[in-house]
Amino acid sequence: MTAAAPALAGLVRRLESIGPLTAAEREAVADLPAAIRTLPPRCPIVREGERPGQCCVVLQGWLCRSNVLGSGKRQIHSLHIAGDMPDLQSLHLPVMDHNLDTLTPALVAAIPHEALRELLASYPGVAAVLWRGTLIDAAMVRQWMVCLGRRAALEHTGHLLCEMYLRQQAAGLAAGFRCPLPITQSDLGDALGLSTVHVNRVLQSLRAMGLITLQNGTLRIHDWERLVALSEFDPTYLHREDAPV
Amino acid sequence: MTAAAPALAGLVRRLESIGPLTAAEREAVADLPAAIRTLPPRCPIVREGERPGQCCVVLQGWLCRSNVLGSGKRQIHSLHIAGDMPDLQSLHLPVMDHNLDTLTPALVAAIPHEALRELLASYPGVAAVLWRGTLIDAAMVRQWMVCLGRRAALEHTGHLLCEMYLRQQAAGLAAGFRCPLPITQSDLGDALGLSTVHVNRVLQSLRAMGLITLQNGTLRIHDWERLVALSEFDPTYLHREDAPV
DNA sequence: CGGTGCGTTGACATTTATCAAACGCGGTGG
DNA sequence: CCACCGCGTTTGATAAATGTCAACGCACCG
Repeated sequence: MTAAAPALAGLVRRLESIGPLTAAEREAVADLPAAIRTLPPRCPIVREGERPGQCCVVLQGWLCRSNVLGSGKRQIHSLHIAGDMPDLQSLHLPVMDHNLDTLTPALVAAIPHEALRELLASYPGVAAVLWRGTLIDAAMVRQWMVCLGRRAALEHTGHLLCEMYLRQQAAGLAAGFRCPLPITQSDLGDALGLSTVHVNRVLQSLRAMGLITLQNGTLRIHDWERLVALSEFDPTYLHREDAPV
Repeated sequence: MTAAAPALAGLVRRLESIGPLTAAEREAVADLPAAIRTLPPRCPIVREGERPGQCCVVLQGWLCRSNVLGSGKRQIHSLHIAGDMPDLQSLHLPVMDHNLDTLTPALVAAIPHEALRELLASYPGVAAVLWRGTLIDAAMVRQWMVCLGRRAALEHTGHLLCEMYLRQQAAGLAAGFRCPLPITQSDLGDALGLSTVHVNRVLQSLRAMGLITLQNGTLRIHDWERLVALSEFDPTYLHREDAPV
């Protein structure tokens, strides 16, 4: 059940990118009990309405949070990569108001709420960092919302690509304007609030403009400056202390 | 500068609706130093890019958080009523990534960050409640986003009306399926991601269905059940412990 | 070798935006 | 007291963006 030491190294790294930890705090986080699971793609982790007793940490692969409407339409509100804790909110809000699923094959660690609560009680510094983390998460959702409500499909898609590149770069998963984007156009549509067909056309259009290519789950950004300009992408909302790009 | 005792009573009430406070915590919150200001409608409070040194509490009136794009289009991500602390995040994320404005004439209290930090350090229970509050706030934004991305204008608008009624009811500002809705159709459009013209048509359509009327800044919901059904409104995301409605 | 899932394309339908104008109403100054 | 003005609402005509439906190709896999 309890993981070997290096399993939560990615989490420690992520938290330190959000705020400072003391050596004792680092160690306490790394020593959290974590049950590691390998999951297939499109696999439910937690469902709306449930009351989970643990939080999960992404070790590998992509996860998403979403809601599904009666019509079957799905809106993804966030994409999660290694280092993220997508359902940390369940620690304070017992009933899930959305779903958490894998998009790709994934490796996740489950940490019992109880262990987290003990950690937070003993190390208020960790609590502060996690709080800050949930605020950044919320800021990303708000920005996503602005794109959904007020940007055209082209700009919106470009904005998402910029965000996912920068986030992966910060996590050490990308460099050189090249990063994994291992999800289908249909999932992308659920994230962007667009139909699959339209996503396809928008991507082609971005490619025709010489801005990106997207092949075999790899995104290549050929002209970062123009893509940023087109999407009016301003990384402030990621609240990174170091300078992005 | 420092407010008379009852000024922050609404804040205490709101926090207690989010989580339990001890008598000492209640008192400490009520004793926070607060500079009260009266503001006109459409008045900026904090701008994107700024580093505010205080958080504001709404005492009266409506505020909104928004981003404005280069094209001049505005997306409102949340509406705030008495008891809300719309910019609490500035305590942990120094640079604002959005704007905070009044929509109506408003009374707001400004609380210095320093005083809040001292409060949180002395009363971890208050910190926990505020954290939970920011998580609920994030949950509302996510739901708003689902509406924006995947619901048609009619359902979306209905959903917003349901939310604003319930939130005001919880704050003791509404009852009997009647509540203030003191904002223009143009602001409503910026919240819903729709044009003013379309908002107008949607509202007429909701009225024609016998679901609501909206006159002189007052919303009347004539058929709560049907409005909830139409909008697939599920109040889980408000995370109220008492049963709504 | 035949599925199955994903990407692509075309034709067409629908929703929503945009533009322009008129209306109503409360406030204000002559 | 009345005319005018500004703001918000309402209406109609038209345009643009995006969705839906249907079909096809292509690669991977059993």
